[in-house]
Amino acid sequence: MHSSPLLPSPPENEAELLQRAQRLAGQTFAALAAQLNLPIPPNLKRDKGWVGMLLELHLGASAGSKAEQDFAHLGIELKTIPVDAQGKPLETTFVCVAPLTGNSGVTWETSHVRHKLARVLWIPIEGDRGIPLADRRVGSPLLWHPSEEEEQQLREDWEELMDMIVLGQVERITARHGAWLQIRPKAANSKALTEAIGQHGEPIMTLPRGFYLKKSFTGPLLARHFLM
DNA sequence: TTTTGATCATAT
DNA sequence: ATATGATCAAAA
Repeated sequence: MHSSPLLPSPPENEAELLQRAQRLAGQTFAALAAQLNLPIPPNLKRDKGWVGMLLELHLGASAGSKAEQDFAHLGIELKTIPVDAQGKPLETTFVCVAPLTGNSGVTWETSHVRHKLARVLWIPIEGDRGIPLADRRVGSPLLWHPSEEEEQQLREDWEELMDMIVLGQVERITARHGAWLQIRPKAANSKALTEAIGQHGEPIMTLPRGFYLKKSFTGPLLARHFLM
């Protein structure tokens, strides 16, 4: 037996999306799950993307989607971000997979990172593990786009990291590189491998990586929102 | 306590 | 294996 939840259709425009997001603010995960007849996992250990999917469903994002923005017709990407009681991020934010091959001619202007971060609807969520998942609440949404200064720094980080990838130094990249963007593993486990460029230009197999936004970037971004 | 590297589920 | 959604947890 399965339920027949009433799923929201994609929002017609930006105002409708924001209205829906603001309507979710203050609600508990239990309440949102109940509205869709979804079971609540005991914790996020084996359901790390559960909250993100829950909000996607409520906002009418294309579930199980392709490599695109969540609301492609609006040019908006949805990101849930776990925060503590002070509103500070508890985790970094995954942006997209880092391309390790086929990068000749790729520029910041055409990069997936720039596209994904062009417009982001940030939705803070309570992430304190001391709060039962069902009791955690959704915060107030923030529709953001990078300022010229922000984009410039993101671009510098991206270019530094992509240079290392293209020059066959992917295995020398650590999470310490980049001011706001970092590259870290993004894989099922440490045995998963993907093709990359070795230090002598030869093909090598290495751990898949992803671009992430550091907390030192998202923290102030959210703080401006809540202090205003 | 914070950060970095590792990992989990699902769909294609 | 790659894409989506991320958080976990060992190490610093």
